[in-house]
Amino acid sequence: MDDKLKPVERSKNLKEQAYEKIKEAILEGGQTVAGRSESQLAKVLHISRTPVREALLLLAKEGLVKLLPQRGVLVLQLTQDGLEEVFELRAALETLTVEKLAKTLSLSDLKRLKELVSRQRQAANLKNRVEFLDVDEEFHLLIPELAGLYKTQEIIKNLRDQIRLAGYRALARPGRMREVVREHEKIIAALSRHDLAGAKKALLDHLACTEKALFEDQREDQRDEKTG
Amino acid sequence: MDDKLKPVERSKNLKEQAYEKIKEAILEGGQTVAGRSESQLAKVLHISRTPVREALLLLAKEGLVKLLPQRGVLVLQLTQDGLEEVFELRAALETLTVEKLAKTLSLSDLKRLKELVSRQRQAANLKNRVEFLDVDEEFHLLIPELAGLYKTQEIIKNLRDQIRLAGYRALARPGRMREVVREHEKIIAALSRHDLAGAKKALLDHLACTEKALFEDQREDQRDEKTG
DNA sequence: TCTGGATATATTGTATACAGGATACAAAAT
DNA sequence: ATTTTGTATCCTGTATACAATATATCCAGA
Repeated sequence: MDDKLKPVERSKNLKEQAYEKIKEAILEGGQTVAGRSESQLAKVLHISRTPVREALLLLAKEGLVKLLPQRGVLVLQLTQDGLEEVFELRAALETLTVEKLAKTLSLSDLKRLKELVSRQRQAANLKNRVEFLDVDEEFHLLIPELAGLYKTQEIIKNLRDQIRLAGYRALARPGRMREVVREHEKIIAALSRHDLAGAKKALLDHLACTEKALFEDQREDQRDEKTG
Repeated sequence: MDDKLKPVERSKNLKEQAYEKIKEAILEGGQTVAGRSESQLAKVLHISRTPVREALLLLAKEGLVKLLPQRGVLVLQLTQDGLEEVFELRAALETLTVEKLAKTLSLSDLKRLKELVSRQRQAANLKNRVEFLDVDEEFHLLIPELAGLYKTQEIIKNLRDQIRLAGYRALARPGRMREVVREHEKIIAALSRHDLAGAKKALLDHLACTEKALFEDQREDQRDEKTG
């Protein structure tokens, strides 16, 4: 058994807890934080303004919200241009990471990647979008990690946060989850062949499909609003 | 005459001022902030801890410092690996920006870029490293701006901050400033021809030279320390 | 001299206080 | 009815207070 003595669960400080709670709310659409003042958020969280303020400051730095004096928190939603830029950035950065990893991939690396895809396939079968997206995140962040590109990983994480909600919605499109699994498998196949060009192509295809799914989903949404 | 009533100068708040001052100090080596506590910094800046704390929080998020409880501010300096990753990232991101700009470059864009290079040549002639580096920053940030890639610009700015001091030192190498001017001219030439591949190549050459200059400078520095 | 522990000191995380300024709304004036 | 003014309220930026904890200091005893 695992009876190693672990450090006591040092409960995270209030600033970090506030950060996590608020971020969670934002990634789920942000209705609960939009327009709220610091004191209102503090009241809801049962803490003082100070840690709330610090959490908001970081979230603003990440580009998830804007703090409008006297007017509360503005939850940013990307414009069309912003969305496109995020995908261009992901393409540039994730290309970097798969190419680098393709050079050095070990068998244990491969195993970890395959394991994630397998978990993802299960989630797809169960139509469990939440689990699916979690594993998707793990997959896209494991690649830079295995490549030793930690700063890159941070940036990718932030970019994904900025499009997370839209991505989650797009996953509801019929067959999309299974498609993603297949696309990830192609990336892994190329990686395991140490095929730089193939890995790059598989990745770019995957991102292009993701972006397309996302845009089509949004178009349909807009039509629904008018029609409905 | 222009006697319209203009909005009053709304001076920046203390948090922003603290942020700028502390960042400045860090980019110049950080001796004055390293190991200081929040209250010490507050005392030096003649303000209270609160704005100092918030400034430090942002600087930590940018990766310029780490906040060690009870131990003060740790000014981060990049490891060899970190430096290499920054250059890989810059290569990936700045490639994105020059390629995009090469497609759309207007005459007025071109004029602005040329103007910067000309200012930079002057600074090189006067051996004014501070001015040179300022204009260099403007040049590398103008490209994403003209390309409409604002998020990318932010990231590039942050990456440059992380290597600013080393870059400044490397500029002292004989002939390096003139070299940079020539490299920038090549980028501009390719851009004005709408030559994507050429612009990419010129950029990557430039970054490779910059990285090399930086490494060689550091190596010499180490030797000097032993010898001296 | 070294060790352990008691006490003092400093630092951080968090709460609270407070002032200047912005917003909202109602009363007053046109 | 619309605009102006006055007032109450709220919000943010900043300072300060306070408790918990980590570090440093010092001293007694081996």
